[in-house]
Amino acid sequence: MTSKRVTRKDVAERAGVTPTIVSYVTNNNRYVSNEKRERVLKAIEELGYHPNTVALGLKCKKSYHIAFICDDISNEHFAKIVMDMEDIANEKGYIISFCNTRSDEQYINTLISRQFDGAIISTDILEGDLINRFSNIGIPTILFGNRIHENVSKDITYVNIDIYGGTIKAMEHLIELGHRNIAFVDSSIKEQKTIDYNDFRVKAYTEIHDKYNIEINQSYIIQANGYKDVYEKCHELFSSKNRPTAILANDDMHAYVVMSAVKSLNLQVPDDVSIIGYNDTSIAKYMVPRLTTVEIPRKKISSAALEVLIDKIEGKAVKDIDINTDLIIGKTTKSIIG
Amino acid sequence: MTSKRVTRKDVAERAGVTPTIVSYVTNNNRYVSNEKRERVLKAIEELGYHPNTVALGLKCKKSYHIAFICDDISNEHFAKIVMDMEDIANEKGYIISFCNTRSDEQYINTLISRQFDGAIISTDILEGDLINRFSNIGIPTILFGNRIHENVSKDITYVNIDIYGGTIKAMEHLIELGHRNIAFVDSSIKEQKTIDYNDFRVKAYTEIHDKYNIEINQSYIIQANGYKDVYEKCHELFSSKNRPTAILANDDMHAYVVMSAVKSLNLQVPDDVSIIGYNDTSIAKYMVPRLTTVEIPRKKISSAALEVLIDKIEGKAVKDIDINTDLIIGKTTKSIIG
DNA sequence: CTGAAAGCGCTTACAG
DNA sequence: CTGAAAGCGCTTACAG
Repeated sequence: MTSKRVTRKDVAERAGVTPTIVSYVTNNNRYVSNEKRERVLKAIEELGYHPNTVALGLKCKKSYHIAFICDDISNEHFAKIVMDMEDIANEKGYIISFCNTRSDEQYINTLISRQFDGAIISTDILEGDLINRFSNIGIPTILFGNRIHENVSKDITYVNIDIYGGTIKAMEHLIELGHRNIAFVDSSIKEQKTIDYNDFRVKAYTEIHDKYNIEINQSYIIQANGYKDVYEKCHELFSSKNRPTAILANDDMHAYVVMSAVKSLNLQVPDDVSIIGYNDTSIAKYMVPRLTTVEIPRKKISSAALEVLIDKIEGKAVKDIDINTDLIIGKTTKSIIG
Repeated sequence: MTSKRVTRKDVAERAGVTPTIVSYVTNNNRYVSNEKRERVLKAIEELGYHPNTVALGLKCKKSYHIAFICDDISNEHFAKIVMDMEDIANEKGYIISFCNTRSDEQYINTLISRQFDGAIISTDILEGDLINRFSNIGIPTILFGNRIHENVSKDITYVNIDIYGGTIKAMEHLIELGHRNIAFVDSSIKEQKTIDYNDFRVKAYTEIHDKYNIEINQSYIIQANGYKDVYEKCHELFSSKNRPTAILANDDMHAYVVMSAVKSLNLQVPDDVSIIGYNDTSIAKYMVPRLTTVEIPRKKISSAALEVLIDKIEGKAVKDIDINTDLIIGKTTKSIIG
């Protein structure tokens, strides 16, 4: 255990130059005689010198450190977004800290203290005023996700995923197949008693009902908290005689849980029930039958979010970005006409 | 956009005290007259002061920043470990940076430059000498995962997950059910041409074959790279007349992919093929039929890893930890006797 | 009880 | 071409 890290000064002594010269060499931004440069490089090698990024951060007021704040990454789609982001960040010399969302003033304060160069937020549970805390203090902030956030500062840049459009496509698909009794899974880690009309999926779901003059059956809207809850509520819903013929799940994994509940009642997918998921993750691809799902272009999201953020950090003008989604038609949706 | 962050000095001026007093108040570690304290607190509130953690880091040589380095979090088990760790870290005042493993000297150097207080590594692809780079320089390091790492420094503390024991249980279970033709999925992001005997699963697999005097059919060992590859190779394997009666997958999601391949051949699980996964993630719980799987106690891993790491950072003596695993017997394994 | 001062490890404008 | 010096925002031993 080395008790003391080797610093620029140690390198300078070893190489017989001033500390300034060492900086010039490591930063490679000033002329240094070849002979001195060699000596410095050699000393760095021998000593195992690693420039202190924290000191640099303090001096230059730049941490090359980004916060990624989100509610839940325990699904493949989100976890891969984290990995993608880290990849892009790394290429650009940034590091990403992963932060579980906490609706807690104190927590936001500790984050601000960390001197992040920027923040990427994807949340259903953080209120606008807490989100604004970052941008209010001058931290470039990107917001992405599948809902409308209220009272969000103009300083915040959106990377919008067109979940709304994707849901419209999904609903139109079901309507075309003759479905009129369409259930909807709204599973969230936040406690909610009422329908969240700020959720783009809900918005599209209700609009399509309006468009085709279908009355929404409130019992078809499953408000749940996690897989178990979804399973149980689906089990109940599909047990009733007045059961829906189709259902829109939260994401692929939820669709899978729905299918599990449906199967447990000896109903068939898609013969008895059509199911649609979101994200086109591996689970959708390998589901038997193959899941119909709203594809969210993951790579585009992560690169857009990160690139816009870094542009913003570098003071460039940036615009909100919209990312399209598509419906991948699999084998879990079927016509009930005729 | 505030151009300048408010510093301790700003607070001091506003409150009409010296900067030192401000520190005493924020750190609450020295006597300060009530009157001054009030003024400082008021100024902090009014100005929106956030102590600069980077400056503290430089001064105190403590970053409260931990690196978590791993190969792949795109499965629920691992993603949740990341979330769990972040939770525990947060409680203790630390922040976690998520780092994709890169076998690249340069990359490790940039990490070291970041002044992490500690590192948690879980990798199949990083070589011992690269892992050692952290501990060699005095950064407390924890290693966990499912393989034996060669040439790892004595300074590194292991949080061992007993994948070996879990695999033994899984294999014994299959043997009891009469299976002798047991396939094995070894899917990894690393390119491998040969069997990795440093993998605890491989070790248990081969040992059980030895114990029961079963010759290993090399064609039963599927070395693959990702889900698609596993699917295709399983499809091929189970198409052959000499197909195995049981298979041990990498994890639950791989088990799911295997099942998908099996179903595509109109074979039944568990009647024609028994399948075992690892982790007992949601996909296992909601699989129809319910997946038999090796349960890895996720919460224990994350809390053990983090607690041991923080103890180590604080200079306490720590020991390697072993974490037991269990076999959860579901409905995807069935006796073929009689 | 309070505060001036040193110092953490760097960068860089400025003067030679 | 090189280097002394100021300064980033903090903590804390030390002297009053």
